[in-house]
Amino acid sequence: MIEKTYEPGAVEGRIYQSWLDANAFAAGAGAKPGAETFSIVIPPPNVTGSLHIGHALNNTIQDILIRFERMRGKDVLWQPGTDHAGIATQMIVERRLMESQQPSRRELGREEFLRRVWEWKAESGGTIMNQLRRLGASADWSRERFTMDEGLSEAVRKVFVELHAKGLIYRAKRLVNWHPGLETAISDLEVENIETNGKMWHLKYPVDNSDEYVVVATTRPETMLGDTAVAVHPDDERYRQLIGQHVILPIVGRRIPIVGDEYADPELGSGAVKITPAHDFNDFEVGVRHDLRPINIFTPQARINGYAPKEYRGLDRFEAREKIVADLDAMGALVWVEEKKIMVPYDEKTKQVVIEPYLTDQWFANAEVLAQPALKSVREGRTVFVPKSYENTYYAWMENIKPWCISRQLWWGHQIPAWYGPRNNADPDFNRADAGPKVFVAATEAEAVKQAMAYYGRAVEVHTGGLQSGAYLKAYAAFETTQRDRLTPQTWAQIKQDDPFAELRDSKVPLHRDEDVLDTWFSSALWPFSTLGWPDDTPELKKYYPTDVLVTGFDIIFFWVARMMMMGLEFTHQEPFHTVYMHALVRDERGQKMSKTRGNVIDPLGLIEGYGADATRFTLAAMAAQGRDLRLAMSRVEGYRNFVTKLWNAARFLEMNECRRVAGFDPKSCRLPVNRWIVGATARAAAAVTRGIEEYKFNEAASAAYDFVWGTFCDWYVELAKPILTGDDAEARAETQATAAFVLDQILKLLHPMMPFVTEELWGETGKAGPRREKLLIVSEWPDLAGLEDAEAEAEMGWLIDLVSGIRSVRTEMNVPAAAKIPLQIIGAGVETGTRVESQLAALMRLARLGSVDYVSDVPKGSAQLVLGEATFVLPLAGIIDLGAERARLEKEIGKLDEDVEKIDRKLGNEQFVAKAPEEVIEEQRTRRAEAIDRRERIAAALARLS
RNA sequence: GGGUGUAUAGCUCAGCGGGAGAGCACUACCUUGACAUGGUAGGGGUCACAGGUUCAAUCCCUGUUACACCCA
Repeated sequence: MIEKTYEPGAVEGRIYQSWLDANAFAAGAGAKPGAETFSIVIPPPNVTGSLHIGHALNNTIQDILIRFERMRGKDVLWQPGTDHAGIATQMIVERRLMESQQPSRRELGREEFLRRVWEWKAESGGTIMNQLRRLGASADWSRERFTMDEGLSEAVRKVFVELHAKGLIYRAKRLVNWHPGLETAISDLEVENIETNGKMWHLKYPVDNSDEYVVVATTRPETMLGDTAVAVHPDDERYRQLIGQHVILPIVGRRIPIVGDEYADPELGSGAVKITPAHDFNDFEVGVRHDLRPINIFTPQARINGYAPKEYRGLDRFEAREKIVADLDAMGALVWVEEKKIMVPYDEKTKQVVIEPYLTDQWFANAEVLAQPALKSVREGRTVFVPKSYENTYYAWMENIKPWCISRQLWWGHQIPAWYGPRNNADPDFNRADAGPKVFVAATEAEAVKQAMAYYGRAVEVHTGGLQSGAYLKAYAAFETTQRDRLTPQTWAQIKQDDPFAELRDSKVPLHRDEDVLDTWFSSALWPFSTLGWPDDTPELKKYYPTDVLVTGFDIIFFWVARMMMMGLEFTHQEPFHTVYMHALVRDERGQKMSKTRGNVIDPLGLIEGYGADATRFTLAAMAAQGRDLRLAMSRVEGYRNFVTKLWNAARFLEMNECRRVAGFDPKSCRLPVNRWIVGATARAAAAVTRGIEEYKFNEAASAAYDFVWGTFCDWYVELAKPILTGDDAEARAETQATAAFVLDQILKLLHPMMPFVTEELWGETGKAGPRREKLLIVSEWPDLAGLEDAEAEAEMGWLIDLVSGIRSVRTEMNVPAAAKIPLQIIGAGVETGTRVESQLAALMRLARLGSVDYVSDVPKGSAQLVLGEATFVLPLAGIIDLGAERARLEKEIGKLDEDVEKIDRKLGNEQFVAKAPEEVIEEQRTRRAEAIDRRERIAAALARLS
């Protein structure tokens, strides 16, 4: 017995377990022998994250595709896993340490801190995967991967080493986006420029040996401590004669040149700009062009460092700004302050910390080279984006791609496989101050040691965890710090003079591993093949790579999609996927981005609890129209919850009426028009749902299923079947019972990808009667019903529906009580109408609530009349109906028909139209005109009969 | 500043070169043996604005306005 109400909370867990027990998610489950493969890799969520509505949408779509293809018999793999999410995870654990008043990260030290992170991962890393299970995700959990798994780490090291060997990864001292809170470099993409009310300070810089001064304008006066020049436009008449002269930097007293550079915009500010190469990206370029040495005035925490005058040292950059402005003002160097909207770079995550351009040694990937094949793939259509417009976004970014800073000054992540040692005296770069230490890049420490031994010609020793001990390390410590940019040319000169390595001759050469880790996206970029076992040539890799579709949000098109393309092509020479389906952002009802601070976050787990996973999934699918953000309205969720209920009750009705599946039932064998019709309609719905999913138009698939199930099956078929099911014709009843059961089976299949739980539950319930079910719904076959359409039955049922709707409409308009059974008289019926009335009599009487049906030749006065086909249907309601209202109703319809005819006549009267429009369009218009005129005549006749 | 997208019923959104659609909300009626999380009927729209292309434009093109997003 199907329970009276469907309770998702009670059913979902049990159904999910039954899938697990049946091993239905395993790669290849339910596949036909030799089947085509279909694989998707999950965009790995942050391991410590929890499910938000974006994940819910993303994974619902993937699960729909996976379940659909699995049912179509393909050999399916949905590869799940999580990402270690370097910065985010490290921050969470640090915050937890702080909140529980434990020692800080630095106090714990690297090893202990990492142990804590792994602990936290073990504790909470399963959360999001479990939440995906609640959603119904049918991923192959036995193959779950984590970006820091040993295998994936091996892939990362191999990629790093090989790209380094090819010169596509290199170390360089560059300005990077520096996060002073986290004390790490971050990528351009993690910076968000936010318009802020700022100020432009106009400062006077006195010209050396002159009474003149130059006014420079800056939004960041504190950086003047690091100024190394003033730039003016070479064509600017006001300043041209000053180029080559010097100014004396106020406060600092440094004598810096005035250079001519086109970067200075004569229109902007005073036309002269201060140049601070160490603290501004544009200034850095100017510095390169004019050979200006950058002067870094900040510590990694963005406090003023030792290169600035004493009284500023240790000040935070914003405190320093105030003090400098005040001091400049006091000495008369502040000309005026302008209020101005300025773009301030914030960290994209918290939008709290101002990002600092900062000069450091970092590892970079040559993205420009890697991007070329990735661009070509999309240009040549080997990978397509859906919607296609995202290809332009991809091109725009890839064509102007910048070097990718891949190192992060964090602890949680893939430690960079590079070992540093002192430069050998024989090294040609030994005397180059900017050469830095000798680097050995290798996949393993043993390999690095081997390389180092070959370089030094003697034994080496690897030191980890910093270099705090050992006498000989004193000297080496200087090298260690080079990667932190603490080494000044002066100290370097001193070190060389001291020849610290002299005392090391008889000892082992110390090697020290790079302390930094790789950008999280470096390992994510390998995800489609690293999860399948690469670099080993595993059977999974052979079988499931390249994957089919990548389902993701457009916000990570640069972070992730582009980089997977680059790495996939570089290392497997294949596109990692042939299609990239980009879904939109989920917003709230008012179109606002969901955010914790706005307090408008819709928790998908809350939706699942409140409405069930199926309603939640169906809502997301129904709203996932391509290329448009989706605003999640709760009323929609509620509506689809009702849809689940509707389906449930329809199944209950069938069960109560003993609509059992019949072994070997052939839908083609149906005799009754109503059954032939519903079978055909099912076939059309199946085709529409199939097409919708195939074309990634999930909203179309959802609405096709919804309309069919509710609008056709429940609203009409079930109602039409009622008189048959309770009637005396045993044969008709049996056929209808079997057909209804068959159609419900198809419905369950069609809805399954979108609503897996309730459909599987009903599949089980309906399996209790009739022939034994061989399989769970999840691995059953997708409907292929082509060829079941029946035009004749469709016409007949269409006619019946029109007639019933027409009568109901008249009843309501004439205020006939709903319970009243009224007589129907038919006038002018031909053979077709006669046959149809006979065939559909029971249904007609029941649905239109008729007491009798007769053929007549005269119409009683005061009747309501309805024109359908060649016949007119009369409701003799003299005394009940309002004649005036009925006249108005008929006149209104005539008016509308007249309008239509007039419109069509205008068209047909247009020579151009007749000459140029396609024949079928003209023919259609003619048919419509004839029909309208015919109908108008009958209604006019009815009107005449009225009184 | 450059780019992309969106403007259709009160709301949330489909759709589309040839007869304006759904859900919700609203109105009226209905506890009709699956379902009131329901049924029946109904009201409601110059398809943002201005041009253009076309026999024909809500749909294609151009511009304007508004909003959203991306990049600098």
